[in-house]
Amino acid sequence: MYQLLYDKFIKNISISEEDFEFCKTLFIPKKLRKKQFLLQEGDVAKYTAFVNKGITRTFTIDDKGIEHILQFAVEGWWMGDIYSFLTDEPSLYNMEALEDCELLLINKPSWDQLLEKIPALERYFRILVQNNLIATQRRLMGTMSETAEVKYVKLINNFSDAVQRVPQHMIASYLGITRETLSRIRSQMASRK
Amino acid sequence: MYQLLYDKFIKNISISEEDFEFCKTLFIPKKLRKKQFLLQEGDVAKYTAFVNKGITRTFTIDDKGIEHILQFAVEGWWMGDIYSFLTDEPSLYNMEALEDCELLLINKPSWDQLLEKIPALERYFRILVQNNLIATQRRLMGTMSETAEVKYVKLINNFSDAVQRVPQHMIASYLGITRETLSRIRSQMASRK
DNA sequence: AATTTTGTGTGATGTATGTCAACTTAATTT
DNA sequence: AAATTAAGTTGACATACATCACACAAAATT
Repeated sequence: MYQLLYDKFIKNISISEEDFEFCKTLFIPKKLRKKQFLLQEGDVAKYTAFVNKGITRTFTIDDKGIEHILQFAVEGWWMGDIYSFLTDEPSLYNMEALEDCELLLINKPSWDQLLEKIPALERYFRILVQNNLIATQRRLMGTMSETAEVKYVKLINNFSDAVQRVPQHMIASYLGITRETLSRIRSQMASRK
Repeated sequence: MYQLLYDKFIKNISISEEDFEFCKTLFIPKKLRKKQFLLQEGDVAKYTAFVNKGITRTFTIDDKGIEHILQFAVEGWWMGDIYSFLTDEPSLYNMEALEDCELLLINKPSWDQLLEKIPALERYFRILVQNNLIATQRRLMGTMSETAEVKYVKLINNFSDAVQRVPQHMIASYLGITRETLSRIRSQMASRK
């Protein structure tokens, strides 16, 4: 249950077995069935979640009712709305399981305790957030400069796992295009050999 | 020279005078004249910079030669390509002064030393990166769901300082639209009262 | 103050992608 | 396995924004 989390930690920092034992006590295992929500827009994000199994999406719904996917999270990834989690403000995001999932949840008090007790995790989370920032910045710049097709091809190359496990209209929604456009792009690509 | 940096630190963490004195020794003051570059695409980002005075932009140039602005940095902000800085890989970004600037530079060895000597800064930088991530995620979602005009209005509201100090075609380039489009949006807005 | 460079505004026209709608196929649920 | 619901495809048409072209204004440089 906690193996994957442990692996992820030690990839970036060193942590004693004892500390990790303590760490375990702070996480709440939680199963989510496909289509269940962990968070809905307007709610405060009580938890930040580590995805141990399954795949989730974080998304917003705009004025026209169109969904926009911020992130997919597969095994070994974190999912959460840091802003809402830290400030107790209502979240702008929805989080939903796209397959049956096993999550490890941590709430704010435990989170604070964790960082206080194991300061090395401060570093772990900085690195995590940093990598996320780097990726998000690239995605943003790509959004501004690339055609829909290029974005799609890059997504396949960087994240084929999620692309294969998730319905196409959600890929479209992640790319910021419509399902129709993605469908057409795919058929063009296929016909071009 | 270091007052602003100090203020920024103590907004988020506590740091002793002694530690800050040490900290000072690691930063290299650097003046940049308007239009000078701190970094060009393809170079390795040797430094991360704190903007003490002036305003800078970080941008990419795409295949068609069009510039896309990732970030403006005004007084009190950080500027840098974390990825290139940490990995020594060549940067995708260009960084340029838009006014005469005073920067405080720090290189990788000093950076490592700094975090080792003053672990509380680990926290400072985590918070910094976190806030940046939150803002970048919002911008990304906005890119996907908002019209050019809405993006522009929000930018004015959130970042009027930069909007006023920077030529309009750069605002357009930050918003991911052409200068012509921004010009038209502005004239429509003006005519609507 | 003359000249060059940089920035802005506006019309005519083009295009990638969106929208609407109908149909097909696949996956869930009963 | 029938019925429902969700997902994907394809065509006709619409639209926000880009592109091109040029005029004009402001700022920087000589």
